[in-house]
Amino acid sequence: MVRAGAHFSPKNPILRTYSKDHQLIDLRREQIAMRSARLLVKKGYDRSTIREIASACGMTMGMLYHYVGSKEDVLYLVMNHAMSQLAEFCEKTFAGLANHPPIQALQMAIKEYFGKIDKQQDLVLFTYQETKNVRSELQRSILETNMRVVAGFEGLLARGCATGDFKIRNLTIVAHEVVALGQLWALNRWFLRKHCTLDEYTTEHIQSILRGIA
Amino acid sequence: MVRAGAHFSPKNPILRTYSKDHQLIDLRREQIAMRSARLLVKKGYDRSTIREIASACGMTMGMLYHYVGSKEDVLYLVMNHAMSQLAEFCEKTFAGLANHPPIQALQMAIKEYFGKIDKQQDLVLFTYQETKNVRSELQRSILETNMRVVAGFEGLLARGCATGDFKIRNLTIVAHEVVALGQLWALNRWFLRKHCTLDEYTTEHIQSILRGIA
Amino acid sequence: MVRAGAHFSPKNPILRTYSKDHQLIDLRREQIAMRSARLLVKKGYDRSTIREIASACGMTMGMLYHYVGSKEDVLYLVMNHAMSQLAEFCEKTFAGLANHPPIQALQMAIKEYFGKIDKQQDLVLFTYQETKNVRSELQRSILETNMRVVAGFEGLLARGCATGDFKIRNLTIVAHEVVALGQLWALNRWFLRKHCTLDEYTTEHIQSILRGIA
Amino acid sequence: MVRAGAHFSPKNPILRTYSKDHQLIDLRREQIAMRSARLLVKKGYDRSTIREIASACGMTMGMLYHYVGSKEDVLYLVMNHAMSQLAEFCEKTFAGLANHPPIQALQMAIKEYFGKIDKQQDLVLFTYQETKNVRSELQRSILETNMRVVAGFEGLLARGCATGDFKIRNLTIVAHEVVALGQLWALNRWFLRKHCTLDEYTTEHIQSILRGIA
DNA sequence: CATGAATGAGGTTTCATTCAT
DNA sequence: TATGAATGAAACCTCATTCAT
Repeated sequence: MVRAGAHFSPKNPILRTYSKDHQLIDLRREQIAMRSARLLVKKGYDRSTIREIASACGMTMGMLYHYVGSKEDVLYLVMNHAMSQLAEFCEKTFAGLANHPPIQALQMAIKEYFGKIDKQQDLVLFTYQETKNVRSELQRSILETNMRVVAGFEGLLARGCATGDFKIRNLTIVAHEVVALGQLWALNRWFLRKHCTLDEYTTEHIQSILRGIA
Repeated sequence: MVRAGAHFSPKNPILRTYSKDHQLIDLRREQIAMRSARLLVKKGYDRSTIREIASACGMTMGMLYHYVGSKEDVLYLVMNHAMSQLAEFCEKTFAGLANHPPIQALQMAIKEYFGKIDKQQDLVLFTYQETKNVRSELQRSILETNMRVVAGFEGLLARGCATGDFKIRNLTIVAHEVVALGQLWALNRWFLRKHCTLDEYTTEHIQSILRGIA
Repeated sequence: MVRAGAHFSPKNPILRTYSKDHQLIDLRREQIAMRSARLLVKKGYDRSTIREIASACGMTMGMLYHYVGSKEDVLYLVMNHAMSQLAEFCEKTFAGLANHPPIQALQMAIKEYFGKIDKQQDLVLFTYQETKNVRSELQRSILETNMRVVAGFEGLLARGCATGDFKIRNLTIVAHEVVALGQLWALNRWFLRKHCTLDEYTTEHIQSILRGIA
Repeated sequence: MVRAGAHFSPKNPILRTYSKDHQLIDLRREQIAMRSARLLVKKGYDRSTIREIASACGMTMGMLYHYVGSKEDVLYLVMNHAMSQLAEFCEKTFAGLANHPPIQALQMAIKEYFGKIDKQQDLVLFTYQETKNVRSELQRSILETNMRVVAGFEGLLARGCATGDFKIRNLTIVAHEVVALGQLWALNRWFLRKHCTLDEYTTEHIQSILRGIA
């Protein structure tokens, strides 16, 4: 299966490569993730060809296969990149809220998170729909990245519990629900858009969540 | 556009057929919807071949194409059949709750709906992931079927408003949220299953919703 | 190859049938020839399906196969019917010219023949293009019908030779050339139409032929 | 309409390709035109499969589809190649007759042209019968190539008119008739062969034409 | 005599991946 | 390192013909 000269770079030991320059590998893979996203989101994974993907990446087909083991790997790179960006955004944002009182911090966190989701609507929906197309190994990796967002909200909630502002039986479930509500905005936008704005949706759900835990 | 000698049956004028027996058409299409569901859910739409689908339906390829215009149409039949079943289930169940007081009726309705979703997990998730693969004409048809469920909850909520039990600004949004929460159980089951049971999930969200509207 | 119950009607012993009523057979076959011509000419033989052909004939598929052995046979019926009509037309017309002096008779014959060809343009072109699609047995039958037209002109020319009006080395070649010139009008109409009318074309070639034989 | 990653080479912007090497494209397309001709002529276009065509070209199916967009395009390549060869032959030959007196030049031109047609009988007949199978865009391209031959004869006739050797009302019609007579030899060879040789046919028609214009 | 549902071989076309250059 | 021509398995779909009713 694996041909002569194939490696696995240390940073991402899931994906095959023929290159030995680790920096170059990471650079190229980020290029791939960023440049092919628009195409894949627009045309769908199955309807996009390697030719189109390579072209969208500004590469040749051969070059693509130097840094990636299969078409599936490209899909993974795109989805994981989107997820990572979201996770990093949340981690950075939430860290900046450390000095606000818990209730206010949670409100701002949700607002920021929902706002980010709104901007990435397409990618979020795309990830939901296409995750099934990568092998479970890669699926797990994506889910783990998603859990970093959940963990971020858990932290905020934990602090509120410590201060007595919140009263929560199961931190993880509540944190997950916040995340899920954000995803719902992206998943059902075709419906929600017709009935409310992002701000209304956000306000509504912040209240609902606070009612449940405050 | 329409191939030689093809018809459109009155009951489902979206799908091409070569048969002239309307009863048979409906029978065969239901067979297709029911018998190919398991295969499609398990293997995924793109990875299932027409040959496999036909075989799963107990038909030959030629026969399949007498009652359906394309592989895409099979996908539509499966998704729409699942949706229709769900809608019918809800309509019947909700009708049986007419004599209960609104709050109790809503509680029971949610419980029944979530329970049904739980049994159809795979199909619900499948529909979410594959709807993009049918032409927008068919997508719309599926969404309309889904809206029947939303309409069902709207009815329950409206009755509660009339009796003064509920106080709701926008019926549709609340109804849609109930439906969406049910779908979330199917969509994120891999996560939720690890942290709570269906009963806990149901109870939790019934309370959360009632807090918001009672 | 031939299934139980297959016959060959006496009038056209080339085509298989399941019917025993010879009159009905001939009637149906003429129906087929006449009613499917327009479809075949318009869509082409290969791109027309048996379903369409049957429908154009006002028959069901099964009925069609009662009076014809294959799709190829339908093609034969159409082409042969067209050819026969042309031949009969010529034979009748030429017979009516028996009392005119040879030169005048030939002129009128050519004029009538070219006029008939012009009206049947599509069928003549069609026959040229599709004859190759029937087995040689049927091809021969069609050519023989065509030769009846040639024979008709031969007769006119022979009379002229007998009276001394014409001087011809090889009757058949000249007769065939007249026929061929008529076919050319149908075959190259896309070009000729742009440069001359049927009358001009006819006059021109009548003169040219007379110059050669008078 | 145009598939993923497909190009149109500058030389023949009607046919799709996936290759980027223009020289190679032209080379392969000529290979296709030349090597598949025999097969197509023998078996007919509809009865030849892509597999057979590719094999006759010494290519794999995939390779064929790198240089051609469809089976139809192969047909076009074959017919257009034959036509082009004929046109080039005529142009070259006619240019070599510039110093002969018009009458003699025309005689030699006709003789050469008929001779060439005779050698390409099968391809000429094939082109007549199958042109209908390519889209009108390609049909036009073929007809234009054919008109180059007509133009060649027009030139010869025009020179004769200038010197006073010929007296012609409509150059194009006469030129076209010469061409058509050549094609007739190919189209009706099954009949003509039985009654005269190519030389006889040629002599006969040269006289007939000269009678009309000298 | 008439019907049309059923068959299934075989058609064209696509595209992920390799590897010689 | 980079290229893109070449591969060929496998996909979807059509439709002439049969035969039970």
